[in-house]
Amino acid sequence: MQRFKTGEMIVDPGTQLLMEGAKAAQLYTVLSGMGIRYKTLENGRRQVIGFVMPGDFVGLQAGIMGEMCHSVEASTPMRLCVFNRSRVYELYQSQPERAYALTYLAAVEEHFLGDALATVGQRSASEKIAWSLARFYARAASLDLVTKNKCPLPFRQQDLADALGLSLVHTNKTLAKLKRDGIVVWTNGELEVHNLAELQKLSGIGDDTAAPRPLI
Amino acid sequence: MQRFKTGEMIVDPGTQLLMEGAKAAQLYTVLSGMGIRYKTLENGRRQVIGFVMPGDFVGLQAGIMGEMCHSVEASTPMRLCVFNRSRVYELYQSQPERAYALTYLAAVEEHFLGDALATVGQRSASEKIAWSLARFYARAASLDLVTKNKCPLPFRQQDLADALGLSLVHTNKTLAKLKRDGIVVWTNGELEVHNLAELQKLSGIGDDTAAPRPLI
DNA sequence: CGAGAACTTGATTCAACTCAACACTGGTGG
DNA sequence: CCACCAGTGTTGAGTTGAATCAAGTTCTCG
Repeated sequence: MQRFKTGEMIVDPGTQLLMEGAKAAQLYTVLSGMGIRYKTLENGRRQVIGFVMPGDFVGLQAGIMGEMCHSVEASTPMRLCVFNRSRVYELYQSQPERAYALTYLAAVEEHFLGDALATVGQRSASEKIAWSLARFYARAASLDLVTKNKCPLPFRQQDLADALGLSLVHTNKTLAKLKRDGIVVWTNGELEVHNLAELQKLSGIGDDTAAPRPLI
Repeated sequence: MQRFKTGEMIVDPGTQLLMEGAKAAQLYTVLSGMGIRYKTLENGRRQVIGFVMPGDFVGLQAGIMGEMCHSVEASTPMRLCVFNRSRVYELYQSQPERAYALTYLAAVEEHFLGDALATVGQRSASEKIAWSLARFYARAASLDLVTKNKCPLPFRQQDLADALGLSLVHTNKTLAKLKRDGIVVWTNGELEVHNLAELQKLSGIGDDTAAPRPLI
């Protein structure tokens, strides 16, 4: 694996790691920090596709298809492991298990996107918010980022709104309601879960801990 | 490739090819006919994830992850080429180009899901409908299914509504409006495009013909 | 000819949106 | 040191796009 690594990179919050439509992109594994994947539409609106967490592989689309179809932006400082895109094909020749793991990652991503689509398409605002928080919390837990029912959640309300297809105002009001009801509190980039059972019930998620992903 | 093929299969409309959660699924390539991929939520609602067309590969998730996270149902009679799931890993060992093509397919699927998510999350009802019809029309064109601005569209309005997160009634009314405005007509399982430019403008899609997919 | 599916259409309701302030924070420069 | 500003979060009032409810109409098929 070391042969493919070309270096490490550190970026500040707000940095665009990858740009929609960019051809000559890099591939990264996230070592620390978080970010968001998003698309920008012609009408100027933004759809957040997902949140990027440590261990995630970023830029696979560019590596395989030659072009990104979404952008990735850092929300916190991030440390990244950089790979050489041109070597991806080589990997298929020489390391079938790793190639298989790559496809596995793509399949998991697809699975997750399907869930997101179902949520955005079929659920109400409070269910959407509960779903995304529960989802994030479960992934944070599997990364050992949870202490005493708390985990970091370094995004803006606008990011969550854009992920769920809600307006910022309505997102804010719905979060306020979840807080009033003693379910979750999200302040200063930190999420605190007070009633996990209720949160999961609202979100329609079982308590299946997010399955560990193979690390590339 | 022939070594992986285990046979052909013909199914009637309404048949479930693959079931959400099923472990021991098959893999198929669609030779003819169409179907839909969908998820069912706890609350009973349904999200259509996408439409299955000839040439599509179906069941990759089960092949890679061991379990489907959505179901696939035939909308027309379908003819399928059946593969043996257990051979997938073997393919990674012996045929790197084909393995690469598989990952490519997964990446394309992911791309498409991202687009769908953006549409469902950010666009208005008429934009959503225009988008899905334009999208379908472009894919049909790339499969040579379009003659004189017409192509088959063998789904129910309910399917489209469930794909876009709209109610059946509103979908129907929006389709009626597109017809009144002389843009598209969809009757008897056939789609006729009267004003492609306007349709694409509404949908926010360029006229990029869907890129050909590698065939497995 | 009756029954079930799919499709239409009109009336009414409501969840979520927009608009419009205002509050809090951290950073910058005079 | 303080005034100002830009980014983010909060709250209320009024509006609206899409949902729901409630009938019909085809159409097919046994």
